[in-house]
Amino acid sequence: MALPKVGSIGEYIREQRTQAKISLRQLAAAAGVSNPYLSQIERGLRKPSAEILNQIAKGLRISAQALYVQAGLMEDREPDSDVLAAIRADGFITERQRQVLIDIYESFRKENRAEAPDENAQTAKNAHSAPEPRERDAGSPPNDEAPLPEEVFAGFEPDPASSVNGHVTPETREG
Amino acid sequence: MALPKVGSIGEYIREQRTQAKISLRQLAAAAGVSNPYLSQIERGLRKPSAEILNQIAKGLRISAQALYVQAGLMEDREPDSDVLAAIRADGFITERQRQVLIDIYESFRKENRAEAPDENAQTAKNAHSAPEPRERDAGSPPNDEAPLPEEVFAGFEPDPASSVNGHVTPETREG
DNA sequence: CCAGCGCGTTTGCAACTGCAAGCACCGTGA
DNA sequence: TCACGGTGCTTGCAGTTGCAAACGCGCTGG
Repeated sequence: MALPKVGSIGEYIREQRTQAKISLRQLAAAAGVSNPYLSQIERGLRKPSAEILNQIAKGLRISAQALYVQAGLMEDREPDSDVLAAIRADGFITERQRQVLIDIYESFRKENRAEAPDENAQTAKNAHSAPEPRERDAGSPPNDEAPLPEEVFAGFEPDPASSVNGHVTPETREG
Repeated sequence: MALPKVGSIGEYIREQRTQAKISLRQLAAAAGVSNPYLSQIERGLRKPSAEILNQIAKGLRISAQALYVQAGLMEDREPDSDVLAAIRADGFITERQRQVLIDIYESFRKENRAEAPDENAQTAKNAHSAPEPRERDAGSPPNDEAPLPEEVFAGFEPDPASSVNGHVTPETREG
């Protein structure tokens, strides 16, 4: 239980790297980490910190969120349907364009599956360790097993986007 | 400005905690970390790993993403089109495929704008970050069939660290 | 007065991250 | 043949995380 998903994240990184056709040293340089450390990360011998993960994500040109989810550091909705859902929900494109995008995306996915049949890392997203429904973002408090008093949530906005969005200094909140 | 974000994240956590009106020990217990460590984190003396951050986020009932962004471990989720965000965040496609999708999507958008420029002010979340005006033509999107414009692949080079985005770690380790 | 309980903080240490240096291997070319 | 550059991997070590134990402080109350 100490570090079971480490291998998963390592495989995932290696897979992304090989897909990008860059060497370990190249990615290490791009990410700003040392090559031996990246090697150890990819083989699951080390558990990279978030900072390193972030750098690797940058080096791989993928979102840090993807890596965090892979590393089990973030319970995110399925990144699979993310693109498809976004495409379907988009209101700026026509039906035909929508279908084209969906086709392209799915063919990309299929293509990758064909080239790298070791796509088990793809399903590693089911590594949810928390059985709770991820309905936390809704306005209503979860209230299921909260060790916090309910009145806590009275003036407590579970909407971090408002404060996070502009990199607001925490002190400015207290008028 | 070596590691000021640590203090920032600490203050942020403390603020969230005091707003929730829970004690340091309570949050520590809820988050599953030790109280002294949480104390040090809040005062900026320690830089918590992503795992700890995730735990703290759970204890605070805020999204881990908020903490990651605060900690500078994650670029703020771009509020531009959901489709672009989803494509950028997708970890199951290669960088080239990602660029292709983005190009196609943007060319669709451009195409639609040319035909119906009034559609611009339709939604609130418009693309705020278009750092690179994708001048590459790609104007002929894949029509009805065979939606895989391979000519789009031609000019793409997996060149990491060329123009990822600003906001990299301030410290350069080329000592 | 001291006992007990809560708060946040300090201290010392095991365990770990992350790196510099170096290793073993493979392909190229003089 | 050896030198050169490329790949990834192994090895010590400094610096750090994260925790258990203990501390100082304020409060309640016998």
